[in-house]
Amino acid sequence: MERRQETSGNAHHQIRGPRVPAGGAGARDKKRAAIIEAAQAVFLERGFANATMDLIATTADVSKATVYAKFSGKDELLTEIVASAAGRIGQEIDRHTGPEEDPRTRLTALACRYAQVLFDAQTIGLLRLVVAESHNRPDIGRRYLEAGPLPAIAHLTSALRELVDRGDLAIDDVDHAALQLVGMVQAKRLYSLLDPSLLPSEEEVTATATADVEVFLAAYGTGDRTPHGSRRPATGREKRQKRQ
Amino acid sequence: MERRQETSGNAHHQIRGPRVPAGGAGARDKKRAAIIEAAQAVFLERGFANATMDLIATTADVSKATVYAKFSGKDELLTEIVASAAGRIGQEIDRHTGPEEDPRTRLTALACRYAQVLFDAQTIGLLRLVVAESHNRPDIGRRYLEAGPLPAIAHLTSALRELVDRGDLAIDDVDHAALQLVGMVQAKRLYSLLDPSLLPSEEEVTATATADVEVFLAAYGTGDRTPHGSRRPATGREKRQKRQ
DNA sequence: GTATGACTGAACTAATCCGTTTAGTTCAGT
DNA sequence: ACTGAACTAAACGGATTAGTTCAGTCATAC
Repeated sequence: MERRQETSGNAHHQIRGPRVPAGGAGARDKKRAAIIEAAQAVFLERGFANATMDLIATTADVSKATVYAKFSGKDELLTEIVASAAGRIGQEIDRHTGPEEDPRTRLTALACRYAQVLFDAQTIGLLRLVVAESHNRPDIGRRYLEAGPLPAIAHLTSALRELVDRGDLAIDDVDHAALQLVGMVQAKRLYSLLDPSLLPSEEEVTATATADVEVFLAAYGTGDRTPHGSRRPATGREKRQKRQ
Repeated sequence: MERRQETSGNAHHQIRGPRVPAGGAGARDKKRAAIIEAAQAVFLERGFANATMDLIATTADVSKATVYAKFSGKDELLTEIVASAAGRIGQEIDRHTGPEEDPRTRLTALACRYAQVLFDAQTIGLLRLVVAESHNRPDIGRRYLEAGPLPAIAHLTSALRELVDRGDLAIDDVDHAALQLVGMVQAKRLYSLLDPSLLPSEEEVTATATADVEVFLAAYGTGDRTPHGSRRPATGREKRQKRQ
């Protein structure tokens, strides 16, 4: 895996054929990265079936022959993109959160991070792409799952287990609990998947995630931190957003 | 070029020209229905882009010309299917549950019904189809949303409100609470969407839904039914299934 | 100063597939 | 038996597109 990523000024559209390789050695990898980037953009914008190799080549500022020199075909391009993008998403989630001592703040931070990533427009777009193709190419769906969602949920599970061991949570089935939390956080993802214009705002996402953590804590929190009398922390802290 | 098959004696069924119409009047609608059914099967099996009109016609035991006599084209076929299938799913959920008095049993019944429908293989297949196309055809996604998920969640919301009015639940934002419950119930749907072989068993689905209701009740249930001392119902009632 | 090898651009092949058309067939009602 | 509407089978037009080929261009290595 020699991913190049290279987000900087990659000669977006140089008007006329100034072959800019210049780098000599790195030129090859640069073209390769440009092709991947272009393919991702085109796939995300038009879907796999409606994406043409000509457009990908044009977008990458590269001849079609070069595309086929570096990739065996459209399929390989797709798998390459799924692997790299899903991995990037997984990494984004995997970044360590500060070792908050308060379980509520820790969980809220975790949930908000998940929510932000899950509702990122690019994440949604990639997911749509993968879902669309996973029927005809089971390996694609599997690969995405194993590079993104599965590690992410595993990460959350281990975080929960840590809190359980510390006595901050009381959970029988940690795996399922993680799934429940993620389920709540991503409940509206289906909407965005079906109609991109319904993608919620950043504030809405974090507000929802925060409220979800409260439900989670009501079920699994040990009473240690919240006053004995009220079953829920009284929610005086914030208004728990009203409209959706 | 394609499909030479009809030369001599294959003729699936109907050995010799008994063009089934017979009914005269109803024949038209019958063919129409057959085409829709065939199109749904083909779309679900191969996806929209990979489905050919020839195959749909063949599957419906109808000539391609007839397909075009009844539908303007592939697109109309798709919208027709999405509308009818999504509506069918919505109805399935909308069926009244018995007026259970115990909120726990009522919620569990509701959640299980939702879970069963949401994890039905056909539901998942249709969803995948719609998600795949919703990018290029926003109307498709919107239409599906309005025929299926949105009414379903509205139904759940009103059920929750009923329980709130009765004093069985304490919920500030009923809309969001409904979303939370559904979110938990359908948490694993993403997996099935990405890899059909991961579709959970019926038992697993109901077990998960039941456990999810417990979390929901821990957060929103009024103490009326559960002892005051413990924040959670002590879980002695049932083992809260171990395996995922 | 030339050999090397990546890259280009453009034409080309071959296949697919939507939607149309045509020529002929079946069937209900009269 | 005749008519007209619906249907069928088959071929076709036209458009798109994946993937190939190749002569020529350029930068660098030697």
